[in-house]
Amino acid sequence: MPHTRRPPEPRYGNRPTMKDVAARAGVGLKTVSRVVNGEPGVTPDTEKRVQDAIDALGFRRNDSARVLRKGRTATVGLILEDLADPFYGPLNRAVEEVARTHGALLINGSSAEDPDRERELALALCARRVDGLIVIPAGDDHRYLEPEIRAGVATVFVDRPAGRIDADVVLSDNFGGAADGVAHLIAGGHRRIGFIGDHPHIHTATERLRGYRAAMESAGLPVHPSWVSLGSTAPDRVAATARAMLSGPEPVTAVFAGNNRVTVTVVRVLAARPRSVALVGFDDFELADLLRPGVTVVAQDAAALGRVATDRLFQRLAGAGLPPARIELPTRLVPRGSGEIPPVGG
Amino acid sequence: MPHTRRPPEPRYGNRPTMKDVAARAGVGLKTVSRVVNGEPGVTPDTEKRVQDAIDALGFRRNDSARVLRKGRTATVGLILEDLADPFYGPLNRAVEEVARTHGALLINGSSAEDPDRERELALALCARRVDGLIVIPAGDDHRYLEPEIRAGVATVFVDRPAGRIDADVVLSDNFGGAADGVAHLIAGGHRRIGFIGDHPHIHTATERLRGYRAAMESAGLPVHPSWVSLGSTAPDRVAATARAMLSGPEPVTAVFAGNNRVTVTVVRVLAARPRSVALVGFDDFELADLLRPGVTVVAQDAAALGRVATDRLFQRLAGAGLPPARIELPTRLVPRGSGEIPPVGG
DNA sequence: CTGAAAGCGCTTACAG
DNA sequence: CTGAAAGCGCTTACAG
Repeated sequence: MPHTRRPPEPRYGNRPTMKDVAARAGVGLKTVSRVVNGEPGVTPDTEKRVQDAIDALGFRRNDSARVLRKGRTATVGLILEDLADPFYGPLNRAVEEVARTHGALLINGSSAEDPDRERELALALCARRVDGLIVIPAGDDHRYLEPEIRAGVATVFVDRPAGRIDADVVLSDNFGGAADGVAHLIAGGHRRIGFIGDHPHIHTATERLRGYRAAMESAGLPVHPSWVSLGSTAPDRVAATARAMLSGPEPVTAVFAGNNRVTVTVVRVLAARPRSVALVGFDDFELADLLRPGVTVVAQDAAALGRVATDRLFQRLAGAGLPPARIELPTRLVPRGSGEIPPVGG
Repeated sequence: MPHTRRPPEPRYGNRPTMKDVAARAGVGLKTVSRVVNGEPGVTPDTEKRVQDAIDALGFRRNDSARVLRKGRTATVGLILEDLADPFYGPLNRAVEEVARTHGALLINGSSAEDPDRERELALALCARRVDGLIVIPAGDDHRYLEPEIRAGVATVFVDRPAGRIDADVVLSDNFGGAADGVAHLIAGGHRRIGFIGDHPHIHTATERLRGYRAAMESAGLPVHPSWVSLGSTAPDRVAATARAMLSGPEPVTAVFAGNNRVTVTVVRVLAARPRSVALVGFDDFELADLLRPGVTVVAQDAAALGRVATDRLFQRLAGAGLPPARIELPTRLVPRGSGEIPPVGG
């Protein structure tokens, strides 16, 4: 027995190709392509022969090959902090829906708030040649994406601006929303209001703090340093911070929570205390209305963030030579009870 | 000026290819490939020349082309009901993490509970030649996937079994979990217990109902027909059903809610009533412990469902010739107050 | 250590 | 109406 070349590993599980279909139907490759893609110019008779061969072989076009030739993958990449975080669910779904109307699929992944992982994931998606990329940034230096953007990857940042590059960003009016929430507490008679937020390197945290300060200032209210705290949103830290603000010589009568993780922890702290303290939180969350009292929040429209960002992405892909823009979406104050508690002992 | 052929549309935004790198570095294509893939057998000097060309041109390997040649896409598809539903968040993330350890990316999409959309999406993913597919089924006929599975797409169903084909499925012990929850109510003294669940064509709904009936029967308790209701989980229907069970000649003293949507609506109904009614819900949800009373639930481990399913998928891809299996994960009863309310007027 | 040729499964740009 | 040839950007299986 002569030594013969080993047959190559079965690829794609030995699926039939257009070549196989062509051979079986006794036609050329291009004719199969025409039938598969519904292009005109094939006699009904030929078409039937091809269709029969397709059915008999169980052929399904390999879009992976198609894409290579076409130059566009009809794929959008989405990088967020954590697929498990309910805040991103509606955003994720909104991105999917818009992509779907453009015939594109969604590849997504979590950065786990790790800038290195974000970078690794983003570049892997670029290597797969996603047509566009939507990024909720974890890092604050996105220069690594500059060559990709220049090479044509339509990129839109969401929730926080890109770091050190000029790129599209869609975000909520964090400053205005926080200012509204704090003004709501002030209108209710509060004068000593605490602010507990996320790490100061996070854009949304500092913007919301800025809104808090602006509202206090325009009401002519002083801000005692002990009333403001940025840092980890770990329950331990937030709970300790909240307790400290509620005791001591200048206890606050109301708390503004900088995001939903903070809000939930503050709710737990307040539930364990006798005295009524007012609370307004940034970000809405499920069942906020079922708690007693219901939790007053400044709500962002997460789905709209995703929708607007993806629309922008496809506008870019359509060839509009758009300059990078900052698109800000309004927030909405939702009074439910906790923010309407009057100051006690104030 | 002579008529020349129009240059082709810029593909992938005119990115440099290995060929460009080879030309610039003055080496062969294969040498570039070696450097890019870190293969041995390149002199440091040659390697540097190639690396310089890569950097100068901003080359990034086109994995889309690589994949075509290699035969595996290193991609897993995940189809669930709704990316926005918080129940699927942890599952989604768990699938991503396991895929990540195998170097695979995640394409996902929502079926929107529409069997046609599920099918369309699944076949689109197969056309992209995902290596494997994880499906939370919306439809109950999956014969359309049979050719794909035979062709080598590793497929695992989650949460509900596939319809009309024999395939791997990973699900929670719906029967046992519901039986535990109902037994817990019975142990607390309840004898008239209602069951409100999802549509009867949904596997989990009927399994949980079966668990309810089994628990009632083994306690020797009769089940009045008006105590059981399967159907839409729309708030209107669920609320009306709950109110009906709580009034009339044989009012229930406890309700077992068949899933988290039902539970939340029942909580709303009970909150508006003076009399205390016990409640146990299937599925845990965020903040269930913050409600007053805390909501007692039968918790599924959604992350474990995703993890086990994805592990199974990669076992298949590794070539283990596994027969289709049904893997059942245990549930856990979490008492928080609502399930420990004693029967009133019983 | 290095590279030319063939091929992955399609589409493109033709010509007949 | 139909199809052969070239090519998308890589990797494979060689040979030198």
